Amino acid sequence: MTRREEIRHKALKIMRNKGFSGLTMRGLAIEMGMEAASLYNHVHSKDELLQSVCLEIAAKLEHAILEVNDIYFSASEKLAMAVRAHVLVLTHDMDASFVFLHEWRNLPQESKQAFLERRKQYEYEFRKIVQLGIDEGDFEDIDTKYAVITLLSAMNAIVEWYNPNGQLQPNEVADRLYNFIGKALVKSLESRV
Amino acid sequence: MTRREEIRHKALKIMRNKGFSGLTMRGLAIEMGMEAASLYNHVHSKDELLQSVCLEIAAKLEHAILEVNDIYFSASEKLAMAVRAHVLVLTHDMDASFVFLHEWRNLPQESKQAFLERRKQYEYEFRKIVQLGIDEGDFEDIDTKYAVITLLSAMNAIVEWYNPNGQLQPNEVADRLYNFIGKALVKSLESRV
DNA sequence: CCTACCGATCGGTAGG
DNA sequence: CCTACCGATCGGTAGG
Repeated sequence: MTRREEIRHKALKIMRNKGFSGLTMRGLAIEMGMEAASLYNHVHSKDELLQSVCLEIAAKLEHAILEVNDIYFSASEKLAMAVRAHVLVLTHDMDASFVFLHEWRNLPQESKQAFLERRKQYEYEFRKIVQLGIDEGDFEDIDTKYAVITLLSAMNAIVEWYNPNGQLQPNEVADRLYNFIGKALVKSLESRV
Repeated sequence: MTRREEIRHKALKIMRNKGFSGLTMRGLAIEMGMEAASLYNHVHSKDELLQSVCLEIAAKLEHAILEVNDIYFSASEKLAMAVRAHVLVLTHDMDASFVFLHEWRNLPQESKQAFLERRKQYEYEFRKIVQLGIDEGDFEDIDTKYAVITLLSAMNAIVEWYNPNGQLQPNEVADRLYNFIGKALVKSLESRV
């Protein structure tokens, strides 16, 4: 682990526990065993620490959903794989994911705008899947916007309870979530035309 | 509206937009058209502003779920009414609900501990409903803890998108959400024993 | 409700 | 990586 990675790692732990405003360069320096001023040899600013984390996770999620939407054809297959990809990204680095989901509001103005635009795009990719399922007659005919926000919120909740050191594997979490979410979206047999 | 209520109202708007750390007594004073020092004639401290909001919403939610669990008998009826009550509380004051859901982490240590304990109790009331549904054979046999967190996250997402001034009434939001969540939890006809 | 102010802490820089 | 330090801002108080 490079010095910069060490700093990032400790900064994430602090942000997860105390929020972005609870992260101070002096507090971070103590964790690193150095003076606050010395941090600036590895990091440009406090903002940059948050920014890099948010951008990294966003990029991973975008890459995953685009790939899913490119490879698979049926809506239910796309949905299953999109849920899996989302869960795998979040579970891969719980601290980073937690900060990504909770602290993006503290991004500086311009970055925040860009972030929201990218999130909107990500949601749109999910909406395309849901709309496809509706068009094909496999999914319930619901409002795609609110369905996707609800669906993403349910998925994102894993950063509140998932323990990467526990028995449950990320793949199993994905299966459970798809099972749960799928039932809400996918039409049951007797209701199909 | 009393002066204190005005302050609370403006403080909530600021906290919603800029978070608890983005709320400064000086910024709040400007919104109120007074000096920062004058705020202390109506409010004990910045912490107290956050604390009172979190306690109020928590009390409303607790009261609602206890009533629901007291009155109704079947699990699906309890669940429907619990979802409705939760949605009605959140939609009644969107700013307060938003702050309640996002900024409780900024509560001072002791209050935060107490808050988490109450939230755990609230989740437990929901778990009882889900467990009852499972025992009665109406609900899918799933892990109640994760199901409830997922369910609550899906409901809480309404503070992200619901517009109280729009066409959609709180009752309709509740119906939609129960419809969505119910499908995930309640066994479909063909799978019942 | 205001003037005047305090002690503390913040992110960050200069210079070595 | 450290010493020394700056300007800004914070929550809050005294006294009227």
